[in-house]
Amino acid sequence: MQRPYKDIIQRLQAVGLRPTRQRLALAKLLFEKGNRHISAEQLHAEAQSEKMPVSLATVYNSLHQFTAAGLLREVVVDAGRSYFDTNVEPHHHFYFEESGHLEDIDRDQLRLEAVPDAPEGMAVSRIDVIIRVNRSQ
Amino acid sequence: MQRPYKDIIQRLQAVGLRPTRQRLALAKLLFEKGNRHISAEQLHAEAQSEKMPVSLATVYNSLHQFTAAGLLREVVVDAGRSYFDTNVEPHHHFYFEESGHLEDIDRDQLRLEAVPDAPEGMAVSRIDVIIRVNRSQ
DNA sequence: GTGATTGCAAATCTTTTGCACTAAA
DNA sequence: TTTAGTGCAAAAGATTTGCAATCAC
Repeated sequence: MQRPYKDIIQRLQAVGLRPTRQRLALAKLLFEKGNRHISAEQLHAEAQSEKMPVSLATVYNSLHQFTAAGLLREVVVDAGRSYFDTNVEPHHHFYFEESGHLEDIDRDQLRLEAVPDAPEGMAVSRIDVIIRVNRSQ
Repeated sequence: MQRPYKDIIQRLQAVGLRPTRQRLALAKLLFEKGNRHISAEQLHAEAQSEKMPVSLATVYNSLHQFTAAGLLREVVVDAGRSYFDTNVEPHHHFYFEESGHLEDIDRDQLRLEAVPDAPEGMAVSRIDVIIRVNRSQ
């Protein structure tokens, strides 16, 4: 943690993004705390409280740039709110309906059997499995 | 089609919804054209052009009431836009990323193997599988 | 220097809400 | 009648955009 931003700087440069102060701050929050599922709003709030002020617009820009670069994956579970997942390996999710919380399901804890062919002329870009759970009935 | 609204009226009454003019119009558009995946905005536009004017607020209200009553299922694939599916049987979806189009995958065309247990104290409410496809690379 | 990046505020888009009016039972 | 339902216009969220100021290289 005392280590400087060397790793992060290289990581950003590797995908062609200039390591600006804002991107470094956000990348630090995102990637140095294990796997996270975070919304733009949450990340923005976290940056403020960690004394690394970044504007909300820049948070959105960075999240999308990181996603395009393959450093993040966007997970959509809820109309009108995106989560960004720092785990970009193929895997699935539990979604806690009441709290909005997400939890990873390892790819080999849940396998798909007999996946149908993609429609004519189409290529599969990703398969998302979301298991929605709630507190009993 | 010439048949009056008898079936739809009964269907609405069966789930405790008064068969108002607006709900009848929307239910007719939704349920008499086979399986559909439609957004509120689309349904609203369709109602206007079919000379069955319904306000957008009422379209949203009705879609949510129909969903709560089990006549529709909400599908979230895209941040900031909900689709409503008239097929309420368990099944999955192809999602065409460029066009935003959805296509059903029959439940037995794609089975899940070794679904993990729900977390402690949680019950599974639904499992969604979305296969995202796009036009080659 | 020069082009990429940022921040702000305004704009956009989807969805929800408050409330007076209307219609179903 | 009586209560549920509707429409409008305004409000609320989330996200995007335009553009001048700033920063990385």
